[in-house]
Amino acid sequence: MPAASIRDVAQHAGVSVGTVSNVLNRPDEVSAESIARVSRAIEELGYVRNDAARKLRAGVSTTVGFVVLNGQNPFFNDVVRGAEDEASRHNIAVLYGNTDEDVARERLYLDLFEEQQVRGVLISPYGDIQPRLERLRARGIPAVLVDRFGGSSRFSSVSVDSVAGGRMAVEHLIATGRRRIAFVGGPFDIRQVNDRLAGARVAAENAAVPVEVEVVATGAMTVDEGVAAGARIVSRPRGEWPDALFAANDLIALGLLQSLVVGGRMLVPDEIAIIGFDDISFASAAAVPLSSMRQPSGMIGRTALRILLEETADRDLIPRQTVFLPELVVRRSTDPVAERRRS
Amino acid sequence: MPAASIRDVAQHAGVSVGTVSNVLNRPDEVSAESIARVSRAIEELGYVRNDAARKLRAGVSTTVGFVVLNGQNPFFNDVVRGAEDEASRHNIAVLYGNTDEDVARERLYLDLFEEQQVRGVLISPYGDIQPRLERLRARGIPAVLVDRFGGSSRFSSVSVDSVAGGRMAVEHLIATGRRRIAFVGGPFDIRQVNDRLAGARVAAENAAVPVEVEVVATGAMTVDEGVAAGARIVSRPRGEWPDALFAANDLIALGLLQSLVVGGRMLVPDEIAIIGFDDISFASAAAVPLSSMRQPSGMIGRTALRILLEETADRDLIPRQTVFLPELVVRRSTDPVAERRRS
DNA sequence: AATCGCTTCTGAATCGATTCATATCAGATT
DNA sequence: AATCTGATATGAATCGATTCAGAAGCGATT
Repeated sequence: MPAASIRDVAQHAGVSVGTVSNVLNRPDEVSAESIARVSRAIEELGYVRNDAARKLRAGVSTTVGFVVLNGQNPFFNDVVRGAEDEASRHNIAVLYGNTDEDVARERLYLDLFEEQQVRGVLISPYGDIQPRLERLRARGIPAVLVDRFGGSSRFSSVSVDSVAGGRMAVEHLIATGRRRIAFVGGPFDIRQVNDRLAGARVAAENAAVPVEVEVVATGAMTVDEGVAAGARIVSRPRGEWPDALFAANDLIALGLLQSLVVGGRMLVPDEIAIIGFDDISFASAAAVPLSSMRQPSGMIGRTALRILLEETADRDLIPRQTVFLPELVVRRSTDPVAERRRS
Repeated sequence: MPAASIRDVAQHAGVSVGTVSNVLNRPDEVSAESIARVSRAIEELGYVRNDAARKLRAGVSTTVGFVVLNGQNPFFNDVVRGAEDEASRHNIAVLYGNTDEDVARERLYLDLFEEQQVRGVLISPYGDIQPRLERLRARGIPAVLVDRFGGSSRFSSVSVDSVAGGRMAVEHLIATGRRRIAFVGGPFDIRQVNDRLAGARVAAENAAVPVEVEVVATGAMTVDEGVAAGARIVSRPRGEWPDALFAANDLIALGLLQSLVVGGRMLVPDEIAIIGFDDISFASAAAVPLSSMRQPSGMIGRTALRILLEETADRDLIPRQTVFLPELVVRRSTDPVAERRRS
């Protein structure tokens, strides 16, 4: 028994296929009588719209694609969650693709999405995909860049002001009495890393007191690299320790925290303060809850999806660059008396 | 300029549409000459197959749906990653839906997937969806249960033996000299929680030495609940502390760890050992790296997807229940001399 | 020369929902 | 009574890829 089609429904309800379609898509142009009969027929036959046929004829899609840079990072998961949330509100499903910073996979997913004729694409780009996105646009598939400032490109974007975040983080460290600050992060060809460090330097220069900022470079933004960097720091003679660490993201910060439990003594926050970036959920879950610069990750995803939908509705909207400001979240890793409850 | 269709390609290459289709789908029945010409035409026109038309006529889909119970838990993320990985190898995209333990959302996604006529559905079920899945199957859409033993149901499943895991965890605690063990977890209507506790009790009863197992119940499997449970434990008079905690999952374990930093002293592992379950990546990233029962999360996803594809290929395969055995991962939280490098 | 077998190609029919030009009809207006 | 109006309903044409019955081409066999 093949699934019921619109024709079966029409026959069962004693109306034409056109009327069934109208009940489904523009019920206000149809009599209450027809609506009732058709609805009952749909119920009785267990009819479900065939989306392929609908998409083919009407050209509208009920899926969007989301190409994510790094599915490991909880930050991106939260962004996806936000987008998915908003999408489900519009009865739209999210096709999810993880590139793991691999150009080939990035291309694969864009191909797949193009075949699917998705409604639009959200992407945290890795390689140079400008031309690819242009082509999608030419086919009527808009794209919105996520976690990447669109700048002069002709695409909308949703991102966070990393320079401001870096500044705020270090201002907080200074305000809580720290003077010898190490920025831990890398590599520096990642835009965000550079920006966060730049912000940190601005804060140090503008401070009313002398503040040192040194850089401890890491090879990646991972927990492992954080552990290694932390080990290097505590192996110095005690007098040369910084009194605060600003990590380029929370993963690094968690790694640092691990290295700062020495001989059963937790050095954080009394000897050394730590602040991270992103405010992933595990920041508050750490043994010493981590202060962090919160990125509104869910909001980023939700906003990106909303912009995408607007652009599909109105084909030639002017691209918009949405930039959020991160928010300082103070926990015990920088403030011994921070409330003990989770925030 | 609308996107090129197969007709345009045929015309451009000077062959019929049937031939173009054959080049795309069964190139061995077509002359090398034709393949070359058609390929060139495709290249020149930038032709991309319209998946909606293909799906409509041929009835084959290139997407599978994955309905996830709890997108917050990194365990599920890893499972999705595994499935996605395997899918991309077959040029299949994954439609991702997160239910957050909400029956309405679960239904929403199943509806959406049915409209999409996905190739199949992976689902970590929440509500009672047996009938829903039966109906999908009647329409030719198979389903595979993830992280849930299928048992007598007529669906394949991929899960992990939680009883064995609980047993192995507690055997390890006993072997490392612990005798007063608290199981921390809940609620007990979650199958996994029950099983893990049952396994723990088996280990205690079979031990050569007397071992106590007490239960510290939590309201959910979250970090917060872990923190609260930990606080309750350390507020007891010192003599009544357990010497080991077995947490029902790593989130709870991380919460416990947080409560066991008292006055700058880290009680783990010297006073109290902790072992969790799942081995999420943040287990090894914790301030004191957590021992845990590793679930082969990526493998679970990959296997589930593979079974799903097999079932779509051969409509009436007998359902298979695949059960993995978890693996003990020893880190510092139960073993002070565990290697300091991450594992 | 006729027939057969094989490979390769052709193009009309098809999938199911949407769309739109056209038809129907009750009631209002002249 | 004739005409018009607005609200509804109809059903054939359409979207683009696939499929399949049949045609065409060609060398081998009788």
